[in-house]
Amino acid sequence: MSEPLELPVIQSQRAERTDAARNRERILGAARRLFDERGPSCVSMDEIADAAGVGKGTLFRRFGSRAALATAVLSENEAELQEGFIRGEPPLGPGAPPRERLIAFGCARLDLLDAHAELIAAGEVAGAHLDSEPYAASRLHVALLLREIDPACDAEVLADTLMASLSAGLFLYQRDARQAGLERLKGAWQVLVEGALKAEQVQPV
Amino acid sequence: MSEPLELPVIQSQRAERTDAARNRERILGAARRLFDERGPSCVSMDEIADAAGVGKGTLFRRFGSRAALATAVLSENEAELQEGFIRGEPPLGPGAPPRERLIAFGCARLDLLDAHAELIAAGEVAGAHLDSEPYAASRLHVALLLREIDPACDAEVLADTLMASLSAGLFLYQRDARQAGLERLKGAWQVLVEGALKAEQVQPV
DNA sequence: CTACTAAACGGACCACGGTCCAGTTGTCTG
DNA sequence: CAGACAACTGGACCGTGGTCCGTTTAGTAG
Repeated sequence: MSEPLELPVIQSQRAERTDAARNRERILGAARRLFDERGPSCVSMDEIADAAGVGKGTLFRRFGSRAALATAVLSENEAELQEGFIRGEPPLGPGAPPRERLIAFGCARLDLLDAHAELIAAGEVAGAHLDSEPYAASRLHVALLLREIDPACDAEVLADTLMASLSAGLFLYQRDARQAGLERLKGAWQVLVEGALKAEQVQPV
Repeated sequence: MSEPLELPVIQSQRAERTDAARNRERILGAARRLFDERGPSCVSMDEIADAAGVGKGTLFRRFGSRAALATAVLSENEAELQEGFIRGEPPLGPGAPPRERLIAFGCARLDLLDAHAELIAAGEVAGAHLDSEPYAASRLHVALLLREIDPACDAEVLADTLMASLSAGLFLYQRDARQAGLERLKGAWQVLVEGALKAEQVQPV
């Protein structure tokens, strides 16, 4: 029974060691720079580890997977969007009618995709992003707005369903293979949201 | 049972060599069996090649990628769905109003996902499915129905956008992580389609 | 300062998807 | 039947994402 009786309940985790923190910053910096210079699909994890002056094991210990690293690199931009719909000006932020806020949310997300689609797509491998913190925040926001529009609707499922049309994989395809510009995509989102929950329900099939 | 096509279009390519045809069948058979026995994510391409009694090079020469092989294994089921909405009974087939056909299409697709989600997901890696023949057929079908509902709408983009909510990755997540049953998903699809193009348009933002 | 321990480290290692190419084989032509 | 050639073949090979584990080090207690 060499167990110390500290009961460190409050301090859930021990603080990050200083060398660990330093390496985390190095990795994020190197990844951001390389992704930006050559595009995410042309940078391997080995290269990032080398550029950061860190072993591969360290890289994966910190971030777990390539997709998670991409998400972490993007977290700054995601946080900005999040800030916008939580505390920003209407119509994105509080104050506007929920339907307008929902449209504004989609447009903001599409702007983010327009700027960082490849990187966001790198985080969408095998549905990994669906478990990420930024996705959860967006989904919650969308679900709350939907519930505000119609308290009786299945907001949870509808939120995921709507968010699927804002995925980076789809965006890249529509932009590159189908030559659809940002404005058309925003238009489609608007049509979708304008209609959702507006029609009288029919019997389930 | 892929019966020989009666009209060999223009015979643009030399006919498939008999040994090549035999190997193709062997590969498809082995892949179908292994995927079915252990789940697609637990079967490597090496194993499929071995089980088919074929070299790895042959496997990739035939099918190009793991995603394409998964799609090929599914082609029979996809063709069935396709047959259903082209020549089947209403409301899926011709005869019903376009909106009802669209709802029926989504439900049929969700039934297909319910039966083969893992396999379909294996074909959705890196947006590969968006270039596949079955996807193109479905997208065309959806776009035609949308145009029928509203000739002025942006049917192309809306079709891709709507189809995104029927992706296998999303289905698996909603089913496994969110515990959403088939009926709820069908309900969300219905809400989406009921509303689309019904609301009066507002000014683009 | 020394002793101790949990955490962090890094690079060898692994399995996988995918490529390459030298050799083989089916098919067509004369 | 022989000769020629395109198509097919298989397995060695490669780079990648991800894991493992023996070693090092930051932080702490005495």
